[in-house]
Amino acid sequence: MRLSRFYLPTLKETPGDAQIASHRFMLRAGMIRQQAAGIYAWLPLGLRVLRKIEAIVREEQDRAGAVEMLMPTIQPANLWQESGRYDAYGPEMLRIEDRSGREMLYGPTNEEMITEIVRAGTRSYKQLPLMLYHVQWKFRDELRPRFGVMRGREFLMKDTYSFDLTPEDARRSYLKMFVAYLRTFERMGVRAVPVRADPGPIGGDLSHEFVLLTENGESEVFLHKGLADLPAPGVDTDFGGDLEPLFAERTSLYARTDEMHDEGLWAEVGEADRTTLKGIEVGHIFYFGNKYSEPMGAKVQGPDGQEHEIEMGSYGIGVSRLVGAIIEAHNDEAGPIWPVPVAPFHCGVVNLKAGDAEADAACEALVAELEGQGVEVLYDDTGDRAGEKFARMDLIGLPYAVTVGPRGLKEGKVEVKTRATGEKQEVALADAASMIAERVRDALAVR
RNA sequence: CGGGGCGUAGCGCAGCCUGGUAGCGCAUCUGCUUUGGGAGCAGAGGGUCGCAGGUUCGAAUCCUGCCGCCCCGACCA
Repeated sequence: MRLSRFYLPTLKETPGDAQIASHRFMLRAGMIRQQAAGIYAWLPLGLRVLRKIEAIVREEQDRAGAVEMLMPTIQPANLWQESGRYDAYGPEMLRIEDRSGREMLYGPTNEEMITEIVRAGTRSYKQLPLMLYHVQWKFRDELRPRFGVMRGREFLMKDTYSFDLTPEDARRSYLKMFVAYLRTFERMGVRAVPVRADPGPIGGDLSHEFVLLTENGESEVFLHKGLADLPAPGVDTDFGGDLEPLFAERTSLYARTDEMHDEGLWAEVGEADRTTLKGIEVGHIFYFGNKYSEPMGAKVQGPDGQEHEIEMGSYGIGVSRLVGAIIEAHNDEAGPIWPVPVAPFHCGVVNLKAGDAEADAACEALVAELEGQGVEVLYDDTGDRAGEKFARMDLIGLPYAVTVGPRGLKEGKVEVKTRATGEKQEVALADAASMIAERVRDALAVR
């Protein structure tokens, strides 16, 4: 992509509204533009990150056996009246009327609708287990939106719903999602630890929040140090096999947010193993049994010939929130530092003398070679000044940037900068593309 | 929803107290000079001063109402 044809309205100064790093950088780097409190337009650069995150989420959902579908943003109120939540849900739910006066709402979540859909198409236990998911925009009319996309009113969320015959089967579905979540966040270059969450009226141990540990998260996390260092389960994990040992390994050590914190249990953790950090919730999974299937009459016939209410669970990932959360985890004074798998482009190519025949030719050949090797390139072919180009590259945070200028070209060299470390190396023009392509491929490899 | 604050050019701000018809920096456009970390000089364009009433000869400025946005708290993917 040539920068001269892209739309990248960067800002030199920080808009007054933005307080935290991710919000500031997303506005300054031309990723988003606010349209109302907690409602943002996604500009081309921001959208590319959003799509990368979505893609990883989808791959890992599919790997775990979930099947993608898509439900609408607007829902009829009667579904919610069936479950009883139409009155229970407060003013956070955006209620609207269509032209004929029918009550509708902009969905804050989709349990009712998915229950209706599965109820309509499922008769036998032989159709279970079933996991369905979609990635869709939601709206919650928060009293106080803040932190940019991390707590918007409109947000993109992946939500999965599981359907099983028995609580035991539902637990297996839950564990699949648990493992899928560990892998999903790890692949984005961040580590989210599962912490015990309030299981609600069902009780038990089947409710976890996945918390991304950062310096200035929204909630406090009390954690056994061992948890933060555990790598995600590998790609060879058998989702059809026994996931209990894996689950036990991740949940036996103490991990709670402030609201679930238990001083007594915390005291039992060895002093040396305790750590308290800030975290951002990026995922939440829970099992809720027949909470919706019962009032909505979603049943299947079991092997015993009887009708059974379907056992359900739901599993969310805050996709748009993750864009901000990842920046919170990876940034410096100059801007975000994107992990390769979620970077809007893998590599920037900076032409220091756009319009010069030699520089243009060298850049174009380099870009073609990089793209030929699967590297996504943002080619800065503008006539802007060098300093501006460098600052902009740092601000948008691409993992690699190649600087091509007349000075280096005299010796057939270019400069490759690694954003994360700030390291700059002189490389032969002929070698640059394959060197970067190799690093990018390595970073994208699914393990 | 309690407490605080802010709406003036695309962005960051001054002007308001003490009314006299709008200004600075950045960005944008033109020209010249520059050119390896957000350049210099000269010139130019761009604003119903959030909206609506009111007071006044005259309102960005004073008064009233409304709207929007931000921060702290409570609440939440």
